[in-house]
Formats: sequence, structure tokens, C-alpha cells
Amino acid sequence: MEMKKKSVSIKDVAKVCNVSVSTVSRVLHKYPNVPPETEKLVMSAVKKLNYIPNTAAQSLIKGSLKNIGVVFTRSAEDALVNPFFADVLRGIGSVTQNKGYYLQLLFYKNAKEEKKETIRLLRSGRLDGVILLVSRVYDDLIYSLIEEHAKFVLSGRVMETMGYKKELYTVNTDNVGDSYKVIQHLIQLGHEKIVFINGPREFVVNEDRYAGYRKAFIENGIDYDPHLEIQTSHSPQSVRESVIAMLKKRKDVTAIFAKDDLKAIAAIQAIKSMGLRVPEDIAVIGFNDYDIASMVEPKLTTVRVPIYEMGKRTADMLINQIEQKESQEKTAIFPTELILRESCGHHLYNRS
Amino acid sequence: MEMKKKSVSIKDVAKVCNVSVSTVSRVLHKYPNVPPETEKLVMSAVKKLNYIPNTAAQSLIKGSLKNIGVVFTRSAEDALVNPFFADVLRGIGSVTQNKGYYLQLLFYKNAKEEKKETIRLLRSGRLDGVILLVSRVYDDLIYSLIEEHAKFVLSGRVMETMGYKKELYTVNTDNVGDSYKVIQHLIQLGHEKIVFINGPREFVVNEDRYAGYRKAFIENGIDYDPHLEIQTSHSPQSVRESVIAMLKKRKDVTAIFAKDDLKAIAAIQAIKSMGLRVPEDIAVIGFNDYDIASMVEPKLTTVRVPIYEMGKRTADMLINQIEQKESQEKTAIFPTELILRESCGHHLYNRS
DNA sequence: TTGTACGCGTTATCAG
DNA sequence: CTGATAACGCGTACAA
Repeated sequence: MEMKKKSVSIKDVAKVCNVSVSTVSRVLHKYPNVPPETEKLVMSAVKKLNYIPNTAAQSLIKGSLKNIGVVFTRSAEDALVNPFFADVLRGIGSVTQNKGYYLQLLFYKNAKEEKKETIRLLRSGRLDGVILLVSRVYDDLIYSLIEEHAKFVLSGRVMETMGYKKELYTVNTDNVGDSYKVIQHLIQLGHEKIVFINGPREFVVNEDRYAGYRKAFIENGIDYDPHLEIQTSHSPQSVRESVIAMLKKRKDVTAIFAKDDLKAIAAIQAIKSMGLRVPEDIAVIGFNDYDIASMVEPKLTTVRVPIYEMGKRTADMLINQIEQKESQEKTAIFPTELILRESCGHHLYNRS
Repeated sequence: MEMKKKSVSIKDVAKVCNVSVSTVSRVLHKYPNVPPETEKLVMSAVKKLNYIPNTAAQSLIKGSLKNIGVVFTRSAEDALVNPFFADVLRGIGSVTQNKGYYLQLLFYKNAKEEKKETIRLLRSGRLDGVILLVSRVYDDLIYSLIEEHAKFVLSGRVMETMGYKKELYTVNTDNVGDSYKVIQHLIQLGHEKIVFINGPREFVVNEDRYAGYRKAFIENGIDYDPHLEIQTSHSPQSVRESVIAMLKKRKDVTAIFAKDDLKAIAAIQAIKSMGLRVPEDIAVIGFNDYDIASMVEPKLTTVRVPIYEMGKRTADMLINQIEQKESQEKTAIFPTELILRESCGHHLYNRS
């Protein structure tokens, strides 16, 4: 009863037209010396049979599946809760689609699996190249990628200490400088005891934002207090708890700088829950300027990062690289902007 | 100078081992009758050469690329701004990955291109099956998919008026009923003039939520006012403008129900900008319970939809279907829950 | 202008 | 236990 669903192949088309497969192929690829009549004949058969070339067979010859992988450096569950990823993906997706590439999402639980699998997919030819959304301070994957001569672009940057000889394709912002400017701004407002809510320092972006924070204290001749850094997971709950613990212990804190709007928002909730006001009692500044930043109350002062545009650029770079257009520059640093909204007042209130 | 990067094939392994390719293949696939020594020999060569089977070649034989497509029914730019998509994707991604499938994101600008391309990808064998994230009231794509005997699962439902004979695989919530309950709740609180902020009625989900809204008025014997429905795009700006216009014209409105938290939040902003209070002057209820719902102020009362779990179920269904495990039921309706927070008070205040 | 035949990298079916 | 060899669907050099 059940018919084997055999899809129509180029042979079927050839058979119907009483021509050889090569003729069909030539028509499909618009070769010169093919008379209009045969073309018509073949094309009508193609239409009628609804023939579509087989991807696997074509790719076997071309040596490319036209797939681009996006490595999330965390599980699917954890990755997409953060608007950052959705937003880069928007940018990436808009250009891959226009250039005829397909987007493949890669989620891995740990660095080891991530490295092994990514390399495997590249070697197997399933992927033409990959985009790395996050880089680690000690990044095995990047090391392997270079070794493999794989095509890839890094959204972020690599630590100098890794000492790669080859210049990598990267798209980034000046995290150190931007973070520095935020603290500078707070210091000018009169703040000195500024808590920094960070993510795991294993990631370069967190390390960089922390570096800018520290640098600002040094250059302003203010003693740095090492107990003012909070490192948490992305769980808002754990951020809230850490903030509450910190504020209870340190009554001298007047400002909080979070490496990410999500953490800043969690901080605001924590502050409010203690009966304190933002920014009157504690000023808060975030990072990235997600859409939510202007939806919460008070509206979040934050650093605008052009995530979407960066995603586009990342994909552009990768595709150019894949297609051997090596003319482009390898590093793109995007400018950011401190967006002054409401969560950080214009002067230091006295916390009584 | 430039070496042609030829990847290592099964032949290379065979050559190194002085065996035939079939022997290598047998070892790799753990065939029985292969002596331990040859196995060792081959495996060590595989390791040394770092041999990985070519995806295209394997797929050509297997007839499957193990790719699952996710159709967004809108451009990449528009799709991922909405937390709904990120969240289903989380669910989908977590199961596809575990079951050895790869996730391919499909963004199309319009329905026509979407249909043509999706069908093409399916026929070409690039995709084993697709997940539809949104269904239209008149959905050409679904029609074609059925005609093609394609494997697919719909996140949502199909209109009865389409009269498909075959039962489709769908994952959904009871949008009509849930919407009904929201209005019922508002009516019990004393509200009668309730604005409904809807998205384009071309999508089934919007049509359904609207239907529940209307039904509640009918069953409560309250006159329905057709001027109380607002239809807007997903732009928060346009939502705000429509809400302001509506509230200026209709001073009798006491509540707003939005088909989506994002719209509800935009509504709250609009209300506040007019100097009115939520919920004292206008009560607001949203839909979906995105993470932001509990971050805004006042915290949003909304309908909790288990988007992530639904994503998992959707992917499960599709993979089972692809792998011919037809034993499962075809329709999954997930329960929801009205989450009472702050944006809708417990009784009707008097709007003076 | 067209057809034949080979190759892409694998897997599977045969003999041996 | 192992090695030819055909087949998967397509592109293309070569011959006709």
C-alpha cells in the first residue's frame, strides 16, 4: 500500500524529455550552446515533475553545503534567554539569507564538547565556517580552529596572552574603554564606592569590562576595593541575592555598574526590595541597551551596543572569507554610546 | 604556494592501512566480523589522519541531512525581537541537539517566498522536516506541505474553515479559552469598556485571542463595542500612539488587554505618559508571561504560556514523525495560567 | 548541439 | 574475514 516516496531526480527529467542528463543539467545551469526548443522542453518537464536538484549530491561535488554555524558557548536553554544572542542572530540571519547561506545553530553544554563537535562539523563539510559568539580567556576552540585553517569570525576578541601569530577576524566593541567611561561618569558624579556586577571571568568580555572598571579607579587615584566585585551566573535570582547581601554589608556603596542590562535590572529589583530608591539611594548603570532597558522603571542608564549591526558585520566577514574575498580588514571595532536615562542621577545624592 | 586543502577521505585511511575502503567502513560502523587487530589498525589511522566522514556523501546515501528547519514567518530582523521566538527556539534546540538533528533557521520576508523556499528546501533534501512557528488564517504553506506529504509540526493551529482532511501535528494553547478567561476576570472586577490590543488578524493566534475576547462579552450579556479593538504592528511606538489616541477619544475605558506582553508594556508606557496610573486608572493585562513581565513596573498581570516546554514538544513530535514513530498523539494543547501581579488591581477603581 | 563516462565520498551487496 | 563493485544524484570533460 505504502508507496516508497522516491523524489524525482535529474534522470526522470531526462527520460521524460528523451534527452541525456547532461542536457538537462546544461539547461539548468544556463549553458550557452543550448537551443531554445530543448530549453523549453526541459524546463517544462522540470516544472511538471517539480524537479529540484538534490542538495547532498550537489554539495558532494561542490564541496560545500553552504551552511554557517553559530556557536553559542552554552546550552540552548541558557543562550537564548539573553537578548544579546537574539539580537546578533537577527543581524547574522539577515545577511546569510541574502547571500544564500543557511544558518545552523550550535549549542553545547561544555567547552570540551563544543570544541570537539565544532571541529567535527567543519571537517565533515557540514559547515563552511562558524561564528563564535563568545570567546574565553583560554580558548581551546579558537586554537583548534586556527590549526584547522577553518573559516571563522569571532564576535569578541582574543587575549593577547594567547599570542596567536595570525590575525583573526573579529568584531567587537572597546569593552575596556567603554567600561572605563562608565566609571569615569560615575566618579564625576561623585561616586566612589561602586559595585561591579560581573559574569564569569572565564569570558574575555567580562574580563575586559572588569579591566576598564579597575583602570578608572587607578587613573583617578581612587583606592580600589576588591570586595566590590560581584560575580554571578545569569540567573536574576542569584544576582538579586548577591546585591542584597552586598548592600547589607556595605552601607557605603552608592552606585552599581552591571556588565549587562539584565543584571542591572535584577539589581534594581533587589535595591527596591530593600526599600531603597534608584537613583536617589543607589545609582545603577547597565550595559548593552537591550530593548527592556527603556521599559523598566526607572529607565535604565546604559551603554548602547549596536548588537544587530555587529551581527551583520560578523556574517559579512565570514562569507567574504569563505568566498575568498580577502580584501577586507580583519578587525571591526564598533563605537558605543552612554545612554543617560533615569537609573543614574545627575549628581550624588546623600545616602542617609 | 597555496596548497589545495583536500580533506582526508576514507580512501586515505584505507591506503595507510593497506586495506580496502570497505574494511574501513566496516570498522567505523562496528560491523561484527572484524578482527580486533584490523580494528586497532584502522582506528589508529583514523585518529592519526583525523578522518571524519563527509556529510554530503553520507547524506547522499542515507537520503537525509538530519536538518530541521524552523520557519519564522517574518524576516530575521522582525522575528527575534520577540521573546516568544527566542523561547520556543530554546525548547526546540534542546531536543534537536540531543537527538542528533541540526537546527536551521528560515527567515522570509513574505508568504510567497516563504512557501516557495520552504518547499524547495524540503524537496532538495536539505531539510528532513520543518517547524512552523506561526499559522495564517489562510495558509498556503500548510496547504503545500500537506500536498507534498512533508513532515512538519505546527506551533499553533489551523482554521477549521480550511477543511483539511488529514489531522495535522500541532502544539498549541487554548487561545480562545484563555483570552475568554482574561476578559471574564476583568468583567468580574467590574470592567466593561475593555480595549483589546491585537496584532494582524491574518494570523490564527490573533484571531483566536480576539474570538475569546468577543465571546466573553456575549456570554456576559454585555454589549460589545467594535471600536475597542486596536490592531497594530509589533512596533512599540505604534502601540503607544494607538493607545494614546484611543484613551483620548474614549474616556470610558477602564482596562486594556493586550495579546502580547510587549504590547501590554507599551500600553503601560503610553498610559503613564498621559499622567494616568496603572492599575488605578487603567488596568492592564498581557499575554505570554515573558521574562520582562515581572521586571516592569507595575509588574504585569498576564497569562503564563509554557513556551519553552511547547518548543520541546514541537521538536519531539517532528522527530518522531521523521523517524516514523507514528504512535504519538497528534495534538498537544498546553494549559496556561493567569498570573496576577500588579498591573490589574483586584477591583475597579473609579476613573475620575 | 548532444551524449557518454567518470568522479565526488560513502555505504551496501556481493563474491571469494 | 575481506575486497571489488555498484549505487546514491549530480556536474562536466571529452568525444561525437
